[in-house]
Amino acid sequence: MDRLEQKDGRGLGGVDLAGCDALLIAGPTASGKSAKAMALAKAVGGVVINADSMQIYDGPRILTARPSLEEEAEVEHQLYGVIDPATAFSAGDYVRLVSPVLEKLRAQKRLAVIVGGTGLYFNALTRGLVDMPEISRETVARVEAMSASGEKLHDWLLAHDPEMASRLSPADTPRLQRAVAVMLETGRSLSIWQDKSTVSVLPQGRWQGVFLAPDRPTLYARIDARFHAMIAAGALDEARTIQALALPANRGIMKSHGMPHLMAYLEGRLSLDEAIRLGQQDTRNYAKRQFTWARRFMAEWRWL
RNA sequence: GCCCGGAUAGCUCAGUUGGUAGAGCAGCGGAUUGAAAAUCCGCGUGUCGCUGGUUCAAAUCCGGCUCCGGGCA
Repeated sequence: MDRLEQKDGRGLGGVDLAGCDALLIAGPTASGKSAKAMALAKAVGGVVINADSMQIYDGPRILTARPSLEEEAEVEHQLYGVIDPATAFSAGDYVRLVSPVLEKLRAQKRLAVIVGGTGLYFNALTRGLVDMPEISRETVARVEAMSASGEKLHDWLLAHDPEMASRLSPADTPRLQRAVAVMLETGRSLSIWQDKSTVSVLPQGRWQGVFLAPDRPTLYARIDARFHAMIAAGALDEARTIQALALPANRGIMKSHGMPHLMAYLEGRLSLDEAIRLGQQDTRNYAKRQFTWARRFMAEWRWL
């Protein structure tokens, strides 16, 4: 199955890496990306770089399907477990974090094998993110207060930023909050910022992308089995640890698959079976969305 | 064997006084520019268990049968 691992003179299997600084490996959750990335990096003396919004946290290893300690030691891994779970983290932060790492590898002429499931992070790398100021803590707090007080953010946008109001569904809370925050912070509509051109982190032609696409039934079965394995491996202890931190519900790690349900189980609000079922369900729904993302944004990648 | 409930979409169930059916979940498709493992949008023909009957018209009323619960023997 592993055309990628069959080396030939010019590259790896069907993927020609000549002139490339980076190989991007994406795919739905539980498609075997991490193992493939590691094998490849090992074969060519490259470095595995994380492109996963959950594995970036210094938090639950099992529940986020992060490579094991042994694996991370066997081949150089970067950007795994580097963020405190209590810290808010964004795609912009990811770009700021990954850029110097990629620059250094390029200078060393080592291949960056960037692997993960977060489509937005890949887009940030290959298409770029808008260059715009960060939103201050005060503004974030202000928007959260508006939400908490029951103010309809969509109505607020209708009055102050009709363009974004027209682009967003009144139910799309995270994006509404972002749009309001940008307006408050910069005095300009997010739509104006977003219409500006972006500069990608990875120059065109200097990278190759691979998308692993198992068939749906196989993948779903693997997801279900893996969740059970996670429980057996101690995922509940990890959930307990995160629970003890009493983080706000919108912190990234709080939304890792299974986390809310496992916590509900720990609080006696769900049976373990039910928590597992829901955790599997969330993961399957996510895998489906990853396919949709890939069809749209990774259509030109090599699908395996 | 008798009595009472059930039997409607893959699953859980709604269906008022008869006018051939609709929610949630699943599944599928789409969106996606600093929470992204998040968030949002769209898609519902299915022998209404089977079979007779009443009626212009039956998921709905009546009879019989089958299966599944529960109860009594």
